[in-house]
Amino acid sequence: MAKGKVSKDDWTMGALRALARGGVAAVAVDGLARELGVTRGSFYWHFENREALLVAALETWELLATTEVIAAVRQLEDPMVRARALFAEALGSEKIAGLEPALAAQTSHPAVAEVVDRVTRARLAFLAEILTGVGFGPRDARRRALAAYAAYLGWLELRRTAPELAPEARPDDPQAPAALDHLVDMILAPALRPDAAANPAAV
Amino acid sequence: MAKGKVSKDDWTMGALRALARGGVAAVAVDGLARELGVTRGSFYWHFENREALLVAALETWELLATTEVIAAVRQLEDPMVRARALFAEALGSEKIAGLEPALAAQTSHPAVAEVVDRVTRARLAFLAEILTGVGFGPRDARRRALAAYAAYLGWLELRRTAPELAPEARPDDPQAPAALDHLVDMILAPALRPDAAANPAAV
DNA sequence: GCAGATCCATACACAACTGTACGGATGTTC
DNA sequence: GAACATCCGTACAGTTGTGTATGGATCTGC
Repeated sequence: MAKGKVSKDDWTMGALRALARGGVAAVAVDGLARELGVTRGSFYWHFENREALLVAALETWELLATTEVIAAVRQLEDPMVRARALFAEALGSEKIAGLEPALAAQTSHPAVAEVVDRVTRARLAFLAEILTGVGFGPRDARRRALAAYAAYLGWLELRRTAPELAPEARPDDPQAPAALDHLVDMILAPALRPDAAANPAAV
Repeated sequence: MAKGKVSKDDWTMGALRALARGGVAAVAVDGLARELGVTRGSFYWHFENREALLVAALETWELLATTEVIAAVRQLEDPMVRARALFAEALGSEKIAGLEPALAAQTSHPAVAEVVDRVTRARLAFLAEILTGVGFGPRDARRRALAAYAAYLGWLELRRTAPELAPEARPDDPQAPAALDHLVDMILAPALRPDAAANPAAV
């Protein structure tokens, strides 16, 4: 904004911030232009229309928050190291606060619904893959992946709506690392104690 | 809509449906009027303005989804019966699908933020109260209440965005009652096995 | 069968946003 | 330094939504 041009990425990042703040309706060309210090002339040079900006923003989110994370974790060898790395990354600081809950709540828009569905499937499949690697059977891995992902989603929501009520959920809290270890231990419990693996808890 | 008048409640219920669909921005007088088969003349007789409708809808939600539920469960005697009744009610069929995630994602609006904060506090306090009644110490009760509530929020979100991926989460699924029992057992585990209560799992 | 209350339609002013057309400014290349 | 590409401002038309003013329709009590 200082030394000159406004790039296409500036617009998509602004769109993601707007999405987090007020959903699809908040992705307004006028508002973003004011925020970026330019007029709509800039926007219509970079994008076809408002819908194109929304799609570009969703693609960026899918790439940064899912595709690249999975690719990075997949490079690790040990399944247990993978699990801890994934949870640490997922529960780390959000680049844009509140974006995930906002997108999940906007699935009445077809483009959002499509991307959210893809992301959900990819994450659940990868989680189940990790749990399988740790030693769970396919059905248990799937069930635990579901439970863990639901807990993750609720955790994100809770630390946004009531951060002072859930201090352990904040990545800057001194108890955060211990809480993370504890969480991983809970999810992987039967795998850590092979004697109990015969009767892993469902749901 | 058939035999005559459109009541004030019709407007607030329409507002809640709109909130679930598209957030605060979707609470539009024009759109709701079309949906109800009247013109805006009806609206401005019942309400001062758009903001008043939003506030009324939020109050209705707080009452139906939190205040009355807590009051009903509080009338039960046995703490364990209370716990199961609360979870059954919370995970039962939603009156308006997707309303909770939508409101949680719209806390950039002051009125929404205030109500969501009140509801979150009330629910967590009541959950901790129940867990205390079951036998947990204050700190453990609070931690478990947080974890259980986070799981609940994520569960709601997941069954909205990907219902076919989480069949057990749907109240009409044949596995639902068993899954509910299993969930309650997990949350109350140390209370059900007093020998393990000395070292309850945190987070 | 009239008076008042209740409920809603119509019409208007105003604001915000989208999309298009076009022109100006700044840099780049040969 | 001329031609060209890049990037953005300005002006205009069209749409959608809010809020207000006002009158009409229907019911209710007496």
